[in-house]
Amino acid sequence: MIESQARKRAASSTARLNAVFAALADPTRRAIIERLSRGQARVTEAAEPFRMSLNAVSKHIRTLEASGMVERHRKGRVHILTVNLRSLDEAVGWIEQTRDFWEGRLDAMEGALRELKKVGSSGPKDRSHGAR
Amino acid sequence: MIESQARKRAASSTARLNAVFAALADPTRRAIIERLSRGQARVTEAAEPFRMSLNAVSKHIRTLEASGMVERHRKGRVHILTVNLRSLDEAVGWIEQTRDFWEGRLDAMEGALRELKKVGSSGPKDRSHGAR
DNA sequence: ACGTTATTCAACCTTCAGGTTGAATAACGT
DNA sequence: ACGTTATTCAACCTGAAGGTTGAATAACGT
Repeated sequence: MIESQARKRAASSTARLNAVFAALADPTRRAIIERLSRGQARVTEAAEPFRMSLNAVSKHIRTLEASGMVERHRKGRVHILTVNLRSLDEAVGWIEQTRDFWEGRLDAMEGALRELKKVGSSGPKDRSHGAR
Repeated sequence: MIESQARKRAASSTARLNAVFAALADPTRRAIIERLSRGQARVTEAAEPFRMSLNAVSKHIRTLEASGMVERHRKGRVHILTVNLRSLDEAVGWIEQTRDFWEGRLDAMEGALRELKKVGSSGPKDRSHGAR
């Protein structure tokens, strides 16, 4: 193997964005992220909602792990999964950067944020956020 | 067979998210979006920065169009492309929804937004936005 | 009318993503 | 020591993604 050749699969910003967005493009993986964002789980638990095989979910988790969005801690034979939502910053950053951020939408967002803060952590899941 | 399975290819929220995130997962397509976010362009112009064939770019544009992020207006033989950044709302919405949105980051974001508003449309392109 | 320009269509190739099944590994409870 | 549980590894299949080339379509300038 060519040793110095920077073939490192390591994280150029581009590669990270590719991985994060690709990971998010699959609904199963998004569901896993949602699940984990409500609290850690082990592989079997994360797989439970789905009709597909455990193996398939295991692969999805691997993908998520590679993207940096999910972290794994072995505890005996059990693998504990946690979500690293910080890894989404870069993705959101890219979007915001290319957005029409300079066309009066700042006010709208700020308003929305203030609303959200009032609601607090009660039952957000439902707000429409301006989608469509 | 479960008939109510809503096989319509039409825009369920899930399908739209799939399409948008998948579209963003490709660096060429992101570059096209960046380009268009700075102003409309026609296909040839959008393709110009890349080493790949025009056909390949044409396909990418089709993908972006299918995701709703790019719109096309024929003007004679020229196709004018514009970006619809509004279509990103849903994607950002999903991310924010699953994020550690309830862990004190609202204040940070709100603060950042206020900063950005002060700067206005002067020379943004460079801000770091918290990515990494 | 003609050649040129802008763009897509069509066929094809190769690589990768997502799924399956079956076996392997490794830690657990008893 | 044993069978059970948690998870991955390996091989395989299918289809789609991303690229190519070559031809088709359609509007343009002259």
